[in-house]
Amino acid sequence: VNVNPASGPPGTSPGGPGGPAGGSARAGRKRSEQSRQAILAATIALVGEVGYAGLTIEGIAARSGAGKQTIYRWWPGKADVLLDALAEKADLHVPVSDEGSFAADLRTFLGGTFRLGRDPRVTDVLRALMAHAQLDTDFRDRFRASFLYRRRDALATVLHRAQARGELPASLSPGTAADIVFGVVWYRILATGEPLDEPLIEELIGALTRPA
Amino acid sequence: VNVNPASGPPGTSPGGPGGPAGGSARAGRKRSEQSRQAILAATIALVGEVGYAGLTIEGIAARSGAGKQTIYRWWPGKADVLLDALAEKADLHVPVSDEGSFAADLRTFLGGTFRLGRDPRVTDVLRALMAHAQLDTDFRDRFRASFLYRRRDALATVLHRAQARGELPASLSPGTAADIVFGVVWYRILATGEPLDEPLIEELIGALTRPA
Amino acid sequence: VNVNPASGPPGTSPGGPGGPAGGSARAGRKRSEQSRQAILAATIALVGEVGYAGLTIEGIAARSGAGKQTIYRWWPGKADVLLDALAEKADLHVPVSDEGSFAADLRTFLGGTFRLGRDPRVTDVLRALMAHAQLDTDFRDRFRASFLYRRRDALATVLHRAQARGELPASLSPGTAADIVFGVVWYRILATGEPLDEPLIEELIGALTRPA
Amino acid sequence: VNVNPASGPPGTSPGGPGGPAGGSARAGRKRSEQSRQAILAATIALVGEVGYAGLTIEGIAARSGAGKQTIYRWWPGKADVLLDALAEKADLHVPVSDEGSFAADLRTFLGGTFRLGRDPRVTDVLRALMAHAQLDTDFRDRFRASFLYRRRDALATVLHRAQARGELPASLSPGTAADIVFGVVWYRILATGEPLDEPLIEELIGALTRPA
DNA sequence: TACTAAGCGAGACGGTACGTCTCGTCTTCTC
DNA sequence: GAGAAGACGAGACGTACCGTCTCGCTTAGTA
Repeated sequence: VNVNPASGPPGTSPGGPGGPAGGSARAGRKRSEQSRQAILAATIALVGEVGYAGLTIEGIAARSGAGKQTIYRWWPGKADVLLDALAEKADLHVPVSDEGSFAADLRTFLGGTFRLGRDPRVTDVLRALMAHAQLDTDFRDRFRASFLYRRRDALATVLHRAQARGELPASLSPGTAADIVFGVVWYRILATGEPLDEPLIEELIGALTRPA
Repeated sequence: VNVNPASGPPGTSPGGPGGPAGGSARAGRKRSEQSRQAILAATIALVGEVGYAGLTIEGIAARSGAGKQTIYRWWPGKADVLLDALAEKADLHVPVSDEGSFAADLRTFLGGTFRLGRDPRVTDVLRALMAHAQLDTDFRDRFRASFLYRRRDALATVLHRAQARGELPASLSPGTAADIVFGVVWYRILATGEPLDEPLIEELIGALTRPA
Repeated sequence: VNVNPASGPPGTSPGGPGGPAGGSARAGRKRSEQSRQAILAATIALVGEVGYAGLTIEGIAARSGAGKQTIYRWWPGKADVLLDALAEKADLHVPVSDEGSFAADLRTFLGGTFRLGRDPRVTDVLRALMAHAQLDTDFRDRFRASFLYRRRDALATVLHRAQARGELPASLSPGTAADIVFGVVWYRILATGEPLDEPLIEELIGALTRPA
Repeated sequence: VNVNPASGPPGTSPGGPGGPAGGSARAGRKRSEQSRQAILAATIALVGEVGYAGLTIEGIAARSGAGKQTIYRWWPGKADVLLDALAEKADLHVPVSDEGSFAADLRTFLGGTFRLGRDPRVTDVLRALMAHAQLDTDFRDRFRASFLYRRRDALATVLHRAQARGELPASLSPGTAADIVFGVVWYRILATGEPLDEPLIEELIGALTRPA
């Protein structure tokens, strides 16, 4: 999401602590971390109150006490603000540990994933971001890179380990297995609204595991 | 989509051909089929030129030569116009025939589905409609009823037949099997942009069929 | 000021009551005279409260209950609204009657002119409009045509009559005489703020009249 | 214009060239004459390119290479910068010499005045400054003191000499005579755009001189 | 043959948010 | 401490659409 190199929290700025050495002198006032936090907090609060469709840059500016220009300076639009705000707030990281078997690994991964997927505050935002990604090509790439593919990479670790162990059905590539996992999750969130519950975990494990 | 009872083509209006008998006198000018066609055609043309995000009711009215009121009289918003236009133009029907085995039935179903899913003009519209369904609760219900569940019902026929024959893995319910099929399709369309190709068909058949 | 042909009050619309005969069909909702009046009234009220510099289209819209678009549809900017509002409110017409002698005619004309020029609500607006005319070439032409030259034409009647009677100094052309009259008036309004009082009238008459 | 005591060129700063001696310690970097010149030059250049309405402090800062703060530190607004820039560039001084008769004095004064008034680069700026003086009370006073009344004082010298010689019509006070002269000049510049030519000089002399 | 009730193209209306612009202030770092 | 750089809160700009509301007309029944 960090469209601008200085979008992240302090300490992540490029160039390192070596100072303003080099041709690109760094003059002028620094970005206000206080404003950034206020904007992200206001965004989370507002999206919970009025929903994504009712979320506006003007509203975020008013609520956060920031000027509109400050928002436009650092984010291209409300979807990017929301993506940053979501990353700031919810810990979207799902740790991948080696539990000894593919079934166990997958159960752990899906458990963590479903837990997030059951929180309406999270899924409401994710549905809105996925929707916006369909309407805005540029955002689509940012959303993929900063969220979709990050989750997919986590699962890929598990799947490749399973493949190495021979626990994946021979006819099933890791890529397609990932498509099935995320496909079902997103399809339930976006299309049917069916819950992400325990039985589904076992059904997915059954479908993706090589029969003994 | 036909929110308004008179939304369909002539001949589908309620009351039947028996005439205006009864208490509800039907006077006044009839709906212009010509306008309806012009609006749907303009919508298809415009969405191809400017995309869904750039599609506006004002633009449709201007292009079609209709008044804005005429559009608002028969559709709640641009998504519904587009849904009607898509149904009018593309034949979204995927026939379900009994090919003798689940694998063959599924292969046929997926073949028809993927064929549509490879047409960018169709998928662009579907992505937009799915996106809009995330932002508009009322439209979500209409989209489900008139498109999503209709396709799902078709697959359900195949799946229940497979279950009756014992061709579905014991641990896999027909509902979840449908989630996997549509999940993968929509996930590739919405999230990764990966193509819906022949290998995927075989992988899905492999994952959903009881091992011999 | 009436940039748009339909800008004036009802009854002045072109084409006459003969109906929509001819190529230029007049379809659509008619301009709301009520909105027009509300906008002009709000403009007068606001300019009295916050001054011309503080006058904004947004403020006029908010005060009048009109949409901004409605204002922009009929006027190019706040100066034109104000010019219309001034014409609507203050009777800027100075009648020119034949009093028998140039001195008497001029005394009457200046009496009427000075009376308006002593009203701060009028001069404040005129100063602002003259100022805006210096910054906006298009407005300058409209201001000249709808105000400056209209007043000048009135005085020209008096001056030409005087010239015909031989009451104007031989070396003084009517045009320059008008420049002197309006020049002094505007100079006092714009530059020095000196009052437009009775002694000035007599001094001007003395300077513009052929000595006996 | 020199609102700030240090606004003038070097050497005019208070405290004198004696240095920072005395109780009021004057520490720190001195004002950069280079910046001042760059700002005034950029202002003249910009106003010629984009006009006064398009002139902005930001634009001046960008063009001159100065920071915005530096401009705001020394001038209250763009009008004051422009007033300084005009004084720096154009020699606005009209010398007043005793030619022996009021007619000759006036002819000399008007000749010099009209010469400046025929230069569009000068009149464009003067029109803008006069316009701004109508919108900004504080600037109005500065404009009067540093330009309008300075020119008026010069003419007053001529007029009082004429009055002492008895060359002014008895009914005409020197003040009103000045109003007529400057009124016509400004009126032509601001309102009609008519040129300031030789015939006008003679007409004014005729109107302001006591008939023989 | 009227009368009456929609539907129609046109377009003005009150709203609202957009993204941009400039203001005048403030912080940061360099000279 | 002046100066260049540039982020900041503020708020108006003019535009784009929204969905609603007249308008004057056409088009069908109903009488």
